[in-house]
Amino acid sequence: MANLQDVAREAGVSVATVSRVMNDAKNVRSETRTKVQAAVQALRFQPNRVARRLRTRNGLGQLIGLVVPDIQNPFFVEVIRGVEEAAYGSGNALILSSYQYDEEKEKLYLNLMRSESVDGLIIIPHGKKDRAVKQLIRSGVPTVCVDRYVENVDVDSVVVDNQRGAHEATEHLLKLGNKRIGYISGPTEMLTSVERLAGYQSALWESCVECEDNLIRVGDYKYESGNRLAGELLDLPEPPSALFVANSLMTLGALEAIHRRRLTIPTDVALIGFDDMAWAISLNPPLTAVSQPGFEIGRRAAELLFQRFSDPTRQTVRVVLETRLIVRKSCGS
Amino acid sequence: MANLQDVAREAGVSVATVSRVMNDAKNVRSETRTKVQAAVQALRFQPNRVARRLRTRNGLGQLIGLVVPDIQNPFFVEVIRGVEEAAYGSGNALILSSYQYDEEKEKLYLNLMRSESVDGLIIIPHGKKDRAVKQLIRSGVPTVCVDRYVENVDVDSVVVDNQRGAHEATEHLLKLGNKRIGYISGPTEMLTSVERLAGYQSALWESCVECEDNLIRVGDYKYESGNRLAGELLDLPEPPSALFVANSLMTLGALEAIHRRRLTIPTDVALIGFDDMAWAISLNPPLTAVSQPGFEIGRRAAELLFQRFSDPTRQTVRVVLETRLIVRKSCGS
DNA sequence: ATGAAAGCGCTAACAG
DNA sequence: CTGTTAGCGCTTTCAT
Repeated sequence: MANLQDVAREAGVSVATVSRVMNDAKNVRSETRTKVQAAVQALRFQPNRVARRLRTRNGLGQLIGLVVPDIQNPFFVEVIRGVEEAAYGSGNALILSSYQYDEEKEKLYLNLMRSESVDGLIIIPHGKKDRAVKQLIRSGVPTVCVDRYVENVDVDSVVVDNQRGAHEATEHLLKLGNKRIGYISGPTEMLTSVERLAGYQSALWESCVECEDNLIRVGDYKYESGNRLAGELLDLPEPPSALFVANSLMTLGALEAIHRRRLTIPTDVALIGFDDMAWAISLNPPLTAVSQPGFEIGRRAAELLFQRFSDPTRQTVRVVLETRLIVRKSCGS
Repeated sequence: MANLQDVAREAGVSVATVSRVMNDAKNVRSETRTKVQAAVQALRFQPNRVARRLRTRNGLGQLIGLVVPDIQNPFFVEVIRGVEEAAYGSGNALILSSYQYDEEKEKLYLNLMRSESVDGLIIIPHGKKDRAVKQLIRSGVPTVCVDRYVENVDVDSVVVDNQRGAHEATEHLLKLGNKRIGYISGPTEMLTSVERLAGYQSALWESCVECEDNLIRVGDYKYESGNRLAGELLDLPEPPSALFVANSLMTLGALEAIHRRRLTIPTDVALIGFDDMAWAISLNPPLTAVSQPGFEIGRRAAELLFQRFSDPTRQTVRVVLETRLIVRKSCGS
């Protein structure tokens, strides 16, 4: 592969000049520029990003890192796409790692990012007291947190109004005449879980409906727990008339539990899920769900990061996006 | 961030020595090694991967690139996970790009990979005559192609026996008494589509069932086409008793078309899909599907790449993995 | 077994 | 406007 020197020789100029046209600095005679561009074409020169990154301190338009908990979760995939599009659009390259909910792996990947000299980092942290993330942020790498906060750290973030989303969903169920609504929560150490649960409870309270502890089950955001806990709820002597499930994977589990019991949605049990997925519309009946703007979240996160590049001292901000209740047929009509 | 020099100073040795212990070369007195390790700990030194990559020619244990067409397709995500796990296990870092079926973007990302000096590349190419991929391979970067071939190029690849998978599925439908099976194919310029169609046809042929052209529709592997084409098939004066759909997204589309017409699966129409997805089991009834070993495909691809690192001259190989028919309830029993 | 020193390809002063 | 040159942090001969 050709390098700067080769191009310089070919064009009959110095490497500095070539570098200048590659980074389109203004102080180059247009004649020289043309000459250089020709040489670049001829040799199919492509600057070596590694060398460039090694040399430059805060080189713009380079590399950003994205670290997510789970690449199999379609919501995160939406976020990834949002970030990717923004990065692509601004000429940044993206390096992506998924730590599959493994904190050890998260730490490793965070270190990797640092040692790859990323200009900035977008992270969906594991927990709210994520040590590795905190340390990284404090070390000064421009960072934005997504979907979850990290406690006691001043950092840009973009999240969703989980409480309001859950509130709205619960309210919807209530309005349709459901008095006893089973809730399947995510793990309580995660902020999103807490917020969603709060939304569920506040909606009940607002409608003066008693919140039965027995109707709330705590899962781990994975399929199996959704399946098992929905089963428990459904097998109660006095089962709830509706189920609200706090994420898509657990909703899938709940669906299986419902079908296995030969229950009909929504007549036997209404169902509403947090996270709207591609398959929701193809279910029978189509699933009513709380949709999170994953793509937009990713886009905004990237934007925030770019802003910080250009103004490292600006106040950190927290962007809160709204969810949207997509009413389909799984709660009756 | 501390660098080699800092560590060297701290440990009272030269940078060369530090470098040696970091790459655990054998020719270091164990005493010196300990001293250095202590310094590394003390300064929390982490080698700068960028500098390392710039310096080393074919540095092992470094960076591999993965380029996929679509990060929203769960099958590709499985492949990604397979690659990731293998990379992680062998201490390689992974840089991932999805070109969203955009050839221009694919080219750009391929260039990016090269300019990041990846040691090797795993690619799910866009088309069988993918220029950019061919050029890259010819340029000598160790590469393995996944899921699809590229014509006229000698390259390691790992694929699936699409024809056999489709054959088996069709056969299953046939055995259950279906004589007229609608088939929704992917775009004919893609090899996987051609192979799957061939499997469908050979199964019919083997059972002496006439292959009606009218029962075969060509989609584009996306939701909308599955939806529309399933509709066309279902609305035929003499509709098929079963539908076989060539990928998961189109299956979702078909599902919606079936439900909208208030048809029951499998009594009114049996359904089988290529690609087994997380949601398949939660459908009502659970979906019978042809499962591709995505994770294994990714793992094998990575393995092939590592092999090539250690033996750049070995013959290229083509690994063909088998699909598995997962019989659930969507075809009757 | 260890150290000195020469780059990898690029950018960014600094000179001119 | 253009060229010269000194590194970025690391690996890797070549000496010792």
